[in-house]
Amino acid sequence: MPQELRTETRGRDADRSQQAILLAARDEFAEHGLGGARMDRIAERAGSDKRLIYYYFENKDRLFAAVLEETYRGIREAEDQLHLVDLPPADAVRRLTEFTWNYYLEHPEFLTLLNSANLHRGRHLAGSTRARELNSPLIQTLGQVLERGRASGELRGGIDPMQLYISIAGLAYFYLGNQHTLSAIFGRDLMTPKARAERLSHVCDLILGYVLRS
Amino acid sequence: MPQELRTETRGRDADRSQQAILLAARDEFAEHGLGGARMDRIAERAGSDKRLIYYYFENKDRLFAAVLEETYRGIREAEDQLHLVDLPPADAVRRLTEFTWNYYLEHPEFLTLLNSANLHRGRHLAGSTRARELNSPLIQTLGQVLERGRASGELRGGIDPMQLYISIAGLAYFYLGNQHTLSAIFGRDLMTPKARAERLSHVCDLILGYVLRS
DNA sequence: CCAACAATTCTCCATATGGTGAATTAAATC
DNA sequence: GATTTAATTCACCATATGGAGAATTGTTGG
Repeated sequence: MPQELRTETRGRDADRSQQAILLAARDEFAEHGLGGARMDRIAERAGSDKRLIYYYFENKDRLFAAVLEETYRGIREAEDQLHLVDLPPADAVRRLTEFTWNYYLEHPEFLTLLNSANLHRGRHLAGSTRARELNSPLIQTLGQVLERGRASGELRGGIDPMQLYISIAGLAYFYLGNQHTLSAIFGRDLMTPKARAERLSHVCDLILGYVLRS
Repeated sequence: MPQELRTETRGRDADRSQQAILLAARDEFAEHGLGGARMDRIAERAGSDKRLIYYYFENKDRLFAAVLEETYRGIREAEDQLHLVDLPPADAVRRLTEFTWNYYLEHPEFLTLLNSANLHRGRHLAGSTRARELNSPLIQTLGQVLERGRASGELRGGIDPMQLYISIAGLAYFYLGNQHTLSAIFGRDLMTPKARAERLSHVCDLILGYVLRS
């Protein structure tokens, strides 16, 4: 059998096993948090033996770290597809805002994994991942966009790209990540299509109103 | 011994025991999440026997629900002290923003408990607490403030108080709750006094820029 | 075809975990 | 001072849990 088709083989495949474990672990950690996740359940979800997890990932904490790394890689990859530099400044900011909202919406596991990582004080980031490797080039790009907008007069000056990025993220994150609590507090479902559209609209108003020169 | 001084008694006191357990549980849940919290550790922290926890709170989930209730009560109480109606509309919005920031800063357990509550899909809110009891009167007040501002021309019209409230909360929450991850991503400590002041300043700019007529 | 090695499975374990029955002790009531 | 009741402690358990030793099986290079 040609090597190129080895992927189709249902036999032994270290990469495939690792990937299956990683995916299963991601779901389990996202659903129950680090403390609530069960190694047995991850093995079951991955359809592989529990011992294999320890063979490839050593222990629960390192597995969680690997999941985090993979998760960050995922959003970085998606961010790289944005091509903000090709857009007029205001459009770029709107695009980033809508992208962030939609990414969180489509990847709810991202939100809870981030929560878990922070509950444990970022302990799992230090070990496997070099700090700066996480540093997304998006901030650089956003900085260029803002500068270009300032120069052309389209955007106001003096905007810190990091603050703006955190704000865009936070406005989506809080609503989506705390939907259950917020729905209970406000006595209505905040995840209906209408409610979601209203929220995104509000966030865009807030952010674009801020960056646009007044 | 007069009844009024019974609080000083080091003997048996059901209320004091319950309170001690509740506080210990709050810290434990905030530190480790629901899944990572240990009943034995809560008992130890509370300085009481583990059996007493089950005597008063039945099981882990109900204890967590009780902690959540207490937590919400805490922030509601603080919000009630704001007296936003007594202030000029723009001042009221700024005050709410600064209050929210400072409350999260001084009550980091609030953030992680909220995370845990949502990780478990708000399951713990339904049981013990009537949904609407959580509904803070703050939204009503904020609505009045916004309407007053609109009428006087000081603020723009058409602002949804719920959206605004969620935005104010989210802008503080994301930064403070994800400080470890964010500090790692951006390669610098976001919790220095300077960094914190800059963030609060940015949040106020964003929010006040939005509500003020342009 | 075979040795060598990596991938996988099987079995097992020390300990931690949420939870409980029953005894005990301090207050309140009579 | 006896009795009752509520608060607290003690001893205990079935099971779940993260983890590891050792055997086994498939694959691959010689």
